[in-house]
Amino acid sequence: MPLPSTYADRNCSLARSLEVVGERWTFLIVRDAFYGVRRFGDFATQLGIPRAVLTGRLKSLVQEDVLTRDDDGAGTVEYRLTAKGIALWPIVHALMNWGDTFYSPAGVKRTLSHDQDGGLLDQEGRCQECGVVVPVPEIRVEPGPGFDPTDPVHDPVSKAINTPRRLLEPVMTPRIPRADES
Amino acid sequence: MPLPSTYADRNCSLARSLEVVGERWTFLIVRDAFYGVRRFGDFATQLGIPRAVLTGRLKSLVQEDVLTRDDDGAGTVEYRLTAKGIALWPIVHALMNWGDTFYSPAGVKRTLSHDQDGGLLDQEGRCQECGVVVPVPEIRVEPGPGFDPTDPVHDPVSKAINTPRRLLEPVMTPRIPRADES
DNA sequence: CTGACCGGTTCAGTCATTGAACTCGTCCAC
DNA sequence: GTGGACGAGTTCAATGACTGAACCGGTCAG
Repeated sequence: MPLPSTYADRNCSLARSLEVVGERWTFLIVRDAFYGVRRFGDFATQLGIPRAVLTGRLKSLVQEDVLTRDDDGAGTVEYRLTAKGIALWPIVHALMNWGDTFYSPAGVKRTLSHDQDGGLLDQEGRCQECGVVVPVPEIRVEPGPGFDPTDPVHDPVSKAINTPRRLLEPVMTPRIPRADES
Repeated sequence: MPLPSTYADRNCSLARSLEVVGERWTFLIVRDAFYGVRRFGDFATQLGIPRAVLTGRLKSLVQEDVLTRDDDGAGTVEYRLTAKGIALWPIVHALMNWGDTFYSPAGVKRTLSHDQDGGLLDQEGRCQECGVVVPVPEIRVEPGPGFDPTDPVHDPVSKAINTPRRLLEPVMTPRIPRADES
């Protein structure tokens, strides 16, 4: 139940990966985490995912050490990516590329660039200015030419993640200021 | 029904990709296609997927132009990757890398190399000998140090794809020789 | 004390998945 | 041309997962 019933393919790393992140919704949760979403309610409203399902997914992601769960004891909880979770970035990036290539005639929906020098990222995640594989916290996201602004976006969380920002930077949270942010 | 109920996220290429390839089993089917599996029965036995589900998945993959369906009129059918399907390779590669990194203490389960010069592929799919991003048909797969040979593999299809080979090379098929193979 | 906010649970209805058995057409050997 | 083997699906009952909406309990500000 925590993981999907096994794919029974001991010798395939792909199957092993899918057991952890291959369920419906899971990748969307991880994507939101890259975009700086950290709170239960923010995931729920931004994704429109049933809360019961979200509970289950977050639980198994924490159990698999993809996310950590910080409970401040005052009723607020923060989920954030671990190193293992951040290592999922190439997969997320590749999925976004494929979607942009084949389903975004008007151009990419979000551009990724190197925050340090503004260079655009190529398909392999390399900065076209300085040639480096850009570390996740240095990646800047902003709406690209294929972005559809007529999309009726009501919730403040969606607004926040559609604003130019660096990955992993937390979306503004009314409460819980926390000192340990970069 | 053909696609999973929409993620209702018009502005995310990742969501769009997942609507096509994000369902349970779909990535495993695509992986097998890269390994040269082409026939309905071979997918079914190799993956242990219920045949009814396989039917549905193949149908939507064909509909989305990820696979083509060749019916020779003599009762044999071949599914094979289109260019759009082959473009999924970076995703498949990234998923395998992540699985190998975090769930394969004994080493990678399958090594990927450049068939031309034997150079190993790095995380970005580049040949470490000649520095080129290796095109899919030139990629050679073979069991790596993390491969578990004690795995009871009975069916000939699994045996075939665990033998050193190039991607997309069809697994031996008793019938349907076809002339247009490389 | 009260009302707003937050994380999370409960529950009935619906939908997808499973696994096993079955259909139907082609081919091959006799 | 008939029987058997094979291949690609279909059918169906049982089970499991997902959905959506309502609900619960704790914390905090006024």
